[in-house]
Amino acid sequence: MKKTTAKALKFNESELQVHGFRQTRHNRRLELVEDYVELIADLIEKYGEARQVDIAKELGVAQPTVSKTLKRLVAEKMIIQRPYRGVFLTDKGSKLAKYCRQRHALVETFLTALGVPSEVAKIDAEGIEHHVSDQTIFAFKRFLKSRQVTEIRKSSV
Amino acid sequence: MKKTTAKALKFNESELQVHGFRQTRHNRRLELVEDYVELIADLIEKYGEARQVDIAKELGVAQPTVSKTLKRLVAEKMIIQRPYRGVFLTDKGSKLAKYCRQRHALVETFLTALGVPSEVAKIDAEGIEHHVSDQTIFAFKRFLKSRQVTEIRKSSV
DNA sequence: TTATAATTATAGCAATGGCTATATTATACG
DNA sequence: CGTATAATATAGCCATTGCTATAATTATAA
Repeated sequence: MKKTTAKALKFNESELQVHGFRQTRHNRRLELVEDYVELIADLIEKYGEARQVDIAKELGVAQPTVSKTLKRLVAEKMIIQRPYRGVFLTDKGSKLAKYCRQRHALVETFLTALGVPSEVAKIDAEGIEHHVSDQTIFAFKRFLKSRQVTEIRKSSV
Repeated sequence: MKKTTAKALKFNESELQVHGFRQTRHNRRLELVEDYVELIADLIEKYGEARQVDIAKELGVAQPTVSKTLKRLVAEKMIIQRPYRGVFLTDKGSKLAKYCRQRHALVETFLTALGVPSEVAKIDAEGIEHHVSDQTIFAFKRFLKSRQVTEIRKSSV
């Protein structure tokens, strides 16, 4: 590459790419928060509360790691900690959890419908969910709907 | 949750979940390496070489950040640095890049075929690509193939 | 050939997300 | 009503991925 190469890069073209990487980095920073609120919602639903030890076990990390991350979630007003009574979601946290769980379920359902074995779909959905835009979600839903129609047609023949 | 709750958690059920989170954390650690080798391959293809400044511009990060990451890639034997001449992929790096680019392209193609607007598909694919297993890739391919058949049938009517 | 410009490296800072080991505190049970 | 146990917090470590500012080195062009 000659001296002029840096300037020669067509930024009209590559700006989208930069944007893609930035968006992805941004998503990556949200992943952990999303995983936590989602899991906390699950635990509260199942057991009535979410304790650090259980969060740690589910995530496969050590309890002090959870302790530290929960502080961040408190700072971000996602949760409230009641000493020795577990953590609870704020309105903000609840909303995020609801959104994440729906999106997660949809991605998993979509992958399964596409023929991915359910256990693999579970794992992949865990990673993918944080990176699908609303528009992709919309496309997934449309696909599922069209499949449903196909299924109905088939069964009514 | 009562005293016994931690033990009450059914580990047969949650082990899969733990595995999912672990797998995802593992994937997250590979993301950066994959992004780099993929981008380096692209730059070499386009310009004959990949320099730090260009990598930095494309990724939207500062050059010292790239400098530091490249050291890691050298340690992992993914690239070779030729002083003031840019970086080049080793065999290992080339293989990874090839795999990533194929997977990336497939994800993007898949999303587009599903009706996701191309610019959104580009961005989403950037995030999703690192989290799709071979089995999901396989399902994506199958979908594309079936669509092709449909297209052909339609056009031949 | 030497000065300038481009390229890369380094220093030093901050935030994040892990870990182990070890306090501390609340709850529950005897 | 104390005390053992469970739950949480803290201390202190490390690696990673960012950043800015600045130094050092190489290439290129005058």
